[in-house]
Amino acid sequence: MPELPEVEIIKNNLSDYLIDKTFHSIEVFTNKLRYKIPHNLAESIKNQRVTDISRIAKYIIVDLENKYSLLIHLGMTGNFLINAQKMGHNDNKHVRLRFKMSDQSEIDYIDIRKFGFFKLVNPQKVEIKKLKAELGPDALSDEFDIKYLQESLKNRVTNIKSALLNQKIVGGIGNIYASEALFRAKISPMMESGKVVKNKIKTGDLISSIKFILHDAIKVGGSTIRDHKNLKGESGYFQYKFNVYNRENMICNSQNCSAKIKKIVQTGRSTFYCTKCQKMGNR
DNA sequence: AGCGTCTCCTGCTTGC
DNA sequence: TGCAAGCAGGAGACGC
Repeated sequence: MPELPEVEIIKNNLSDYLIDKTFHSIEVFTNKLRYKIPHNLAESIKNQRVTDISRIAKYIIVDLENKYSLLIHLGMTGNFLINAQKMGHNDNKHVRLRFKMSDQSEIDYIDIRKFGFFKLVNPQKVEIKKLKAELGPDALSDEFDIKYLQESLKNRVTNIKSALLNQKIVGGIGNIYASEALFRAKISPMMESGKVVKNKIKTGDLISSIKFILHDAIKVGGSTIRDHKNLKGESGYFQYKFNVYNRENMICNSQNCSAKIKKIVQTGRSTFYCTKCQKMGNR
């Protein structure tokens, strides 16, 4: 589910809903997600007001008045739902955590595959500093520009699609938007990263395509493949705008192109592209 | 250091 | 219809 656009939407929803509210208690239905739920999670957030919520790549950070923070990653299927029970969503099977606020409202953390995680970050913010140091610049930040990408990819031999998924190179891009951005930039996913960035125009096209696709997806509420919903349980619409993702053997959407979209596997992940529009060579 | 493979977990889809 | 295999939006550990 969640790549940068979906995480951004969830972060914005959480901000609207949670900032200035106060945690009361937590119900833990699963003691282990990707990592064990911190044993002191409940006591650390109890009676704490939420002061800010932010996003780094695909991570969400909830800041508390006592200067502790929650570092949240949604994995593949993580999501939040506000007042699910009151709204009549009675499918409790995949609710892993339930946060109860002092105003009686509730936020459920739902995660079918349990790949998401919650970490408690102390006031020194060690984990967050470490994360920032390890991750590449956010795909939507100004720091992610031609100069940066040329420098970070110039000696890379791995294919450009896999490089875009590497969060140390650029933060926030996942499997869907990597394929979609490469289609928009008319770059073959199989092209060697170093060769792509030799060409400044191509590098610029790639960066602007990534930013365009991500902004466009945020605008329409993200992609709903299986279960991405916003906090009110509403679906996104970007899946209807896919040009290549999940379109194997369908005709390319480009004007004057009648080629079929092809699916291949790169470093264990599926990649979709148009064999005619996305070329290996220089343009 | 960089790269590819495997793994965590559960559910849905596909093919026999 | 039943069942097993294959696949899924992420990232980290491991081996080379």
